[in-house]
Amino acid sequence: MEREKLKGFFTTGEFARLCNVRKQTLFHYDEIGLLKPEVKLDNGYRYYSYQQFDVFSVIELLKELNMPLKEIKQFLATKSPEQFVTLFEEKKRELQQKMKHLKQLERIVDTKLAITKEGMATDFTTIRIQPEEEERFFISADVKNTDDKAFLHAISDLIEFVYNEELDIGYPIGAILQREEIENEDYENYVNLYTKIAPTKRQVPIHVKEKGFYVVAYHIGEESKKYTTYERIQQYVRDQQMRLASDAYEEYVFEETAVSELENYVTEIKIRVE
Amino acid sequence: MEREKLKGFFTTGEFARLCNVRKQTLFHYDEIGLLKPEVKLDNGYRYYSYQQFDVFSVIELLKELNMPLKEIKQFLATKSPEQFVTLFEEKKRELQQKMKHLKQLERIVDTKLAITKEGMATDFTTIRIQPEEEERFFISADVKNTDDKAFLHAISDLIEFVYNEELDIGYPIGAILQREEIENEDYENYVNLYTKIAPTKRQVPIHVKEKGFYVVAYHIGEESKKYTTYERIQQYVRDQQMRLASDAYEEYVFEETAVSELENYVTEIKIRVE
DNA sequence: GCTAAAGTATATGGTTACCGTATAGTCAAG
DNA sequence: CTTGACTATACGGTAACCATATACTTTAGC
Repeated sequence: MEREKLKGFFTTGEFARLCNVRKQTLFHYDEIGLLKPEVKLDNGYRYYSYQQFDVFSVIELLKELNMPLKEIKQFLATKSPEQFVTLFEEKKRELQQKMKHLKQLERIVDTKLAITKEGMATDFTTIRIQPEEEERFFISADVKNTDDKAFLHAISDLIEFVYNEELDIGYPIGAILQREEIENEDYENYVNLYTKIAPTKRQVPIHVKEKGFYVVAYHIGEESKKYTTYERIQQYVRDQQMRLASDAYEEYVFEETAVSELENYVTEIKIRVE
Repeated sequence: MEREKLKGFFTTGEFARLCNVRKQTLFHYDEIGLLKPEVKLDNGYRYYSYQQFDVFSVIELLKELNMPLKEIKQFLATKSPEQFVTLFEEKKRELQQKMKHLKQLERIVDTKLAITKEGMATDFTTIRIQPEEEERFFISADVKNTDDKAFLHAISDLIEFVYNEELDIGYPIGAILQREEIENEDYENYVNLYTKIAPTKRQVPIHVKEKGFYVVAYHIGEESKKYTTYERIQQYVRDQQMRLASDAYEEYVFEETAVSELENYVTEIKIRVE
């Protein structure tokens, strides 16, 4: 094709700038046969028409809708209006699904931010007493006195349910230890795992954490030495002339592990006092 | 570590199922040091605690927020509450941006669907006359009698503006050919390029396509033979005892190129008649 | 008309976040 | 004590490019 006919064509660089991609990308599309320049001269130079921008933007659209280039090529090569409608209606559903998902992620981010900001004002080394509102926790099956297998199963069920029903709000998984177990000094024999979930119409097992004053302490480091923290709590409560009045709520404080060793997990322990 | 201590740990397979990923992924995270199992036995077996699920879900979250694993690792290794808040507030903005973007994509999909569905009821081989409502087009600079460079520049500006202002609704780029040029038989000398955009408060150059009856024809194939279609239109209009009463609106009908050769572009041509 | 800067081409290797498959060791149930 | 289900490592492959090197073309200024 002679030079004359090149009026009104974009070079690869120009077209790339127009499409907001690198030249490389257009080379790539040419190579895999996804979008070939309308004109290719003997010297190898590529020339694109402005109409090809519309084609490019459809490719971009489908790419953003998570369609692999191979499939886009396949689709463009064999497309019919019917297929087009089928595909785009499917993609529209996916889009709506994705937006819903992003909203959920936003909610999770909000939760994490709120927890962290609260944590920033917190001293993990000292024990304190603070008022708490009533909270409703989504709980696992009863795991008291069960074996490991049942324990893991209960956690799995909890996590799976929250995942399947898309109820995750980014709240950590906590564990409930009954008051009698604290008295028995059996700090591993939880009765339930719990977390907070998004509002749902579904009937779910709920545990109500009562409104009241709570003693709050943090256990840092090895799980096996958790008893030391419980002993400190009990000492502290006695010193305050109070007594433990509820189960213990343990939450793994992810956001605050300033030191990034696995050994330095921080667990928050809360128990209502009277 | 002895077998005894493995109570309450998940194997790689179990943990992978819990996290809805493949074992491979966990191997990978271990390898790059992103998420190491809490316990690794001499036989190489990995064991994860349920608390690690919370870590995993933060990794997943950041991954879904387009953070590379390297950066996630970096972040987890050095994180402080302040950094955490900074990052997550940034990510929240990104999320909102992304949701806005998805809404725009949805709008584009809607446009494409509407155009295609309309096209499905259309016979491209015959010329017809149909009523049309008033339409307001966003137009490029005047390109009449300009050289190629100015023409391409005008298109680029149009596309760039629509891109930068996020006004794209998936409507193709059309071209306006003045009536006198049709009479001059100069079918390439457009006066403006145009497209439809989302509503905006910005002051933009607009061309109003009048309400009225329009002759509609389709040119299939080589651009250079477009004159044949214009001749058919003029013949048809004469046969109907009418005359051309507006500029011509040309739109590239991407969705209908059933045959996928570059040579088989379809262009819709619309002109008002009286 | 000529040179230099800017643009075009191909080729090759690298990247990310895994997936697939092969091979081999390990564990748990009957 | 076997068998099936698991675990491990290792190596190659994938998508959709990006980076870089090298070489050729075009174009703008003098």
